[in-house]
Amino acid sequence: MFQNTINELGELALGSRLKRLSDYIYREGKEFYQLNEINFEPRWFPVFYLLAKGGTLSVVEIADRIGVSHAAVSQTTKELVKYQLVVSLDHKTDKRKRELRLSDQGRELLMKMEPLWNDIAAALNNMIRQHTHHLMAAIQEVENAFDSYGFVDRVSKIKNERLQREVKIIDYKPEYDSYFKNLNIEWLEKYFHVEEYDKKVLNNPLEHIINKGGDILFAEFEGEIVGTCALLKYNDDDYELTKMAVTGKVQGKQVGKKLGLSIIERARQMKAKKLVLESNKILIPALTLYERLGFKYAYKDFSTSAYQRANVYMEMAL
Amino acid sequence: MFQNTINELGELALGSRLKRLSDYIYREGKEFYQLNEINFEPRWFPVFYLLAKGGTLSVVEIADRIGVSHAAVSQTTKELVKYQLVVSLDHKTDKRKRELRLSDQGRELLMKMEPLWNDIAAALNNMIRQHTHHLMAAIQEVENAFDSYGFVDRVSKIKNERLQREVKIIDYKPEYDSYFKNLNIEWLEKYFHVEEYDKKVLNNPLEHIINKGGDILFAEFEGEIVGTCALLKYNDDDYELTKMAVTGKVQGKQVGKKLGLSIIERARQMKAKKLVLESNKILIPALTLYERLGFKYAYKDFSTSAYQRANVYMEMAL
DNA sequence: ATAATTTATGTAAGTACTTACCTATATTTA
DNA sequence: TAAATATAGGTAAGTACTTACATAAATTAT
Repeated sequence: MFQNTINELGELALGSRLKRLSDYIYREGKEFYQLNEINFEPRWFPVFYLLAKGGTLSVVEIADRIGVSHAAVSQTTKELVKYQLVVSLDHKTDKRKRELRLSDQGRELLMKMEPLWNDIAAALNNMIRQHTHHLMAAIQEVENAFDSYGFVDRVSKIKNERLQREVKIIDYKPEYDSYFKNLNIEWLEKYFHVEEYDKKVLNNPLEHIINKGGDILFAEFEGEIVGTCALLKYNDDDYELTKMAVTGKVQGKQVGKKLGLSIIERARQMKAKKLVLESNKILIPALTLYERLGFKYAYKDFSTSAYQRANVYMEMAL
Repeated sequence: MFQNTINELGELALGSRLKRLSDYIYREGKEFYQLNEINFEPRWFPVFYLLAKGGTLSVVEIADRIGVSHAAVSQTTKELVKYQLVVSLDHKTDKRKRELRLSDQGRELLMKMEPLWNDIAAALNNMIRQHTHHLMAAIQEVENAFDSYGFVDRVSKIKNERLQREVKIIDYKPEYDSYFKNLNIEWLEKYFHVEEYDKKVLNNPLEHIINKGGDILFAEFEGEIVGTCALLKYNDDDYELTKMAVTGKVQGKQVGKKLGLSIIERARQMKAKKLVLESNKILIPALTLYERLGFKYAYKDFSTSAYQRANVYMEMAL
């Protein structure tokens, strides 16, 4: 009955599991009453019990005490009155209120049920007590926890913490110019050297890229700019992916991939038809990324290239 | 929200409490999806998750795996198909079956939801882990326990054990004559002595009580006769409560009270109008019981009494 | 090969709650 | 004292399941 893969989902299926267990207990409870020839619905229990112990109560008082909506109590008491287990009298002074209490018939039924309730409580208590994890105590703790700090708040907090840990792609702002320059110089100096054309672009990206109809994106992680990538406009159809740089400090965060996907998306938004790039054979990880992004190797006469280090040419149709 | 008197009911209100917690989680789950602008109902989760992981499944396969009825899965998948998150294809060979799997739209939604699911699982896990009683483990244990030995069986067993421990009132049978005699002689010899009239009645209760329109009841405890009480008929209206005797071996089981209540009930059934008894001032506990049962002290001329030991007379109207 | 049974699925109605909306009073505020 | 607000309670419809019953197709027994 309860042995199946929903259990593997753990906390995720907590709601479904609680419902399944609750439904089971209601069903079996009903069967137990029937077996003992008692005309009583398990759903009546909280209201009936409260009236048995608490004397006279109003609808809202009951609802507050058992932690359900007044509508639920209204419906339950309607049934209890119909089956003559509860009597409902108008409040003496407050005409909105009703005074609910057990009828003589209700008291009679109570006498018959009380020993059975003791049996139910004993059986469940026996079972729960034997286990290493106490269900009643666990429910109490979880209820208390949710009372002080709700489900949505808890999950939202975790989500926001995750987003903090995640790489965000953000738009170009002139104040990021120094990051654009330094991130690119970092890797250029590691593998090659900074060419004159690089210097020109890196020193004034606004003039050489943005104002020419291109764009620049940055990757932010934990409040710091950790990567960048630019889109250089050739003409309305053709753009170059260029100046992609990620600091060596972040590893395994897929920063390059996210920048690449974002810049391609940006190119599409700009109605680009074709995206090209130039690179170098020794930059194996970069070339692998370009392939994954959808770029294909193509031929080019590198004598016309803006970069001396270029010996690989790739393009992709958008 | 969760702080109220339902908690005091303990195991008895377990079903209601599980439902309340389950409802809360569904509501909050729904709110979290909405907050993240995701069109997804918490009730879809188990089916959707299974299809996300398990590829292609039929309605019954899903129902078995998540432990709900096939009807529930049928309804859920209908909705999922309606919202185009799942595609349903006829089985190639078995014309009864449907093959369900995520649609492209479903896969797309899955990508958006997976990180949120991780957040939910992490938040709940965080919360539960901090407590001394682990809710998930407790649920698992209770489910396992119910799987091997159902709720109704457990409670019925406890109930039967209680009934075994309880005093039962049973009707007269001639084979109980020796108990009737010995139980009465036991107490008569302790406080007084056995009178001639006692001997006559105790040696032949069938003739002197039953056949004269009276009755005798016995109390049984753990398979043994531990008490008795008789109803002697004077005339159609008047009866005497007599020969009440309880063995000293049973204490605190309310045997006398149960016998008394039963014999009064029996007298009512026989359309008696008045019940009388004779006793002795030194039998304080007995007199207290008679008062509790509703007998009132009255005057009598004891020179006409059948018993030498009688110096107290009581009666009650029925 | 036919009949009986089992399996796969769907639909309708029931259950134990909810939310949303309504009216009728009572209480507080201006 | 009138207007605004709060409280008490009801009804309708929704939710996430259930059971009961239905049909159609597949499998097993005779």
